[in-house]
Amino acid sequence: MIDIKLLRTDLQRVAAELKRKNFNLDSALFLALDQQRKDRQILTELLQAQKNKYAKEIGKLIQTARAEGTNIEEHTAKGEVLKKKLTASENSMVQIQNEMQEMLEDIPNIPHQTVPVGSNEADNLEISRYGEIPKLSFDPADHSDLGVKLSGIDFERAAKITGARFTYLSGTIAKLHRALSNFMLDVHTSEHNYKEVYVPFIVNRESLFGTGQLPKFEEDLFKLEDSREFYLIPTAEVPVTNIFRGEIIQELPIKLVSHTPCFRSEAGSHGKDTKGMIRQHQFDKVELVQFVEPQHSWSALEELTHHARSILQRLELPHRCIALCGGDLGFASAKTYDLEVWIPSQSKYREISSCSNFTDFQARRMKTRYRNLRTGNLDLVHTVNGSGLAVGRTLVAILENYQSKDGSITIPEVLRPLMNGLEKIK
RNA sequence: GGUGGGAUGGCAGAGCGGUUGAAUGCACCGGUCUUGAAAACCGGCAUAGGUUAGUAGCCUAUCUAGGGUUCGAAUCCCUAUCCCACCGCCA
Repeated sequence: MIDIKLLRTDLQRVAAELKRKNFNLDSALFLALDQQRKDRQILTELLQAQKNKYAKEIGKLIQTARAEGTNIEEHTAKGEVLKKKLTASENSMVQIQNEMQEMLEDIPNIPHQTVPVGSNEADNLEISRYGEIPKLSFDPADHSDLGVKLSGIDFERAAKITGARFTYLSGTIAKLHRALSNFMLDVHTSEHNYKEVYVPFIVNRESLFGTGQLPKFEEDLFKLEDSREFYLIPTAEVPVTNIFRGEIIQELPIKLVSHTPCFRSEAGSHGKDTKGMIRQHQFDKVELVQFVEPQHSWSALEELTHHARSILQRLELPHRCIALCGGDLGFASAKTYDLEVWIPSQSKYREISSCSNFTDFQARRMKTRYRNLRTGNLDLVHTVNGSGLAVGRTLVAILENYQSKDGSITIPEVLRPLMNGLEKIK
């Protein structure tokens, strides 16, 4: 949620900045609603003040009336009339406040000045590249063919067990998958100073509201058949960020890392990436989350992106970093870097991590604050997060980039200690 | 699943129909004292919204959340959520 004060003081500027995100702010509607809100609030508070004053006065009158045994009805009757007027006024105020709240909840975060201008994916800006694209003497096989041949990936069985867009891994490939998440966790905890957390994979509505998935993006989520409105997490960002919902953090920064499965309905992506394990309903991800003071969130984004990249570097996977343009930016993000890894079978870079600064957008929805020692105020924290990395796609990248002509896979050096020294999967 | 007990400011913890936005302690901030520090003492210290030129004053809301009773609710009643204890069941 953006700050409503910003809309009140600088409506035209905010509207212009949101345009860069392809969002049309209905300024006229906002002004009209806010004026109505103001009128109704002033009236309501006036009536409340009257009621409070009257209740105080009448208390004494009633007490003396009772002591003297006289009638108290003339006193209470006036209170009743006041109360009726007040209730009506309160209702109309609450109604308009709810309308404004709904409007506010649907407004995306304001993009940072450094976000490239553009309306879609094509306008994203490449920031840097790393690694040589491997020149193979043969046509690279795709990861699903490789995995199936090695008897380590079986999509048919996954489809039998559940359905499309699920994966069944076995043997060395399953172990490699586990080694990857362990490797990532180890690097981030022991070298980048993140604290490992294990969190629920089912969350409630409030948590999804806090990070911005709800109410706007319900169709992307798997919802449980349960009166408590539970959902499977689409990313660890949701449970991890919400650890501090409604809390006042004593000491910043806080850096957390968590390995979780992620569940996405992939509604609206029919026909996209139907082969292989690029786009699944369930995948593992190691997520980095930072809670920082506002003045540090931009450097935190650079740092966190660097932490995610270091995994790709250690695995020696060719990749690039791009800055998403305004039109491609997520709802809650003020700026996002995507890390894309080279996928030989597609001759393309594909997203493997997304690192964003949400500024105070999520913190405002979550009411996560800290004590600003300079001003003495309670201020909203900033949240920054990113994948470090998507485990399933990392497995894909390794299978494809480390393949040999005979279909065997060389295991990256850094993973061998986690694979009992194994060098090659045949 | 059953039965009890809870949820109050940054934290701990009083209050249990009107004078309580809320005692007290801790923490924090300012001051006195001191060569300096500690201790002691004095003072300050909730959040959000409205009004306003105003971080001044005034007004409103907020004691887990939502309903209700009452002229008046932190305080009484109902519901939900979470926590704690004991019993039953169980990875």
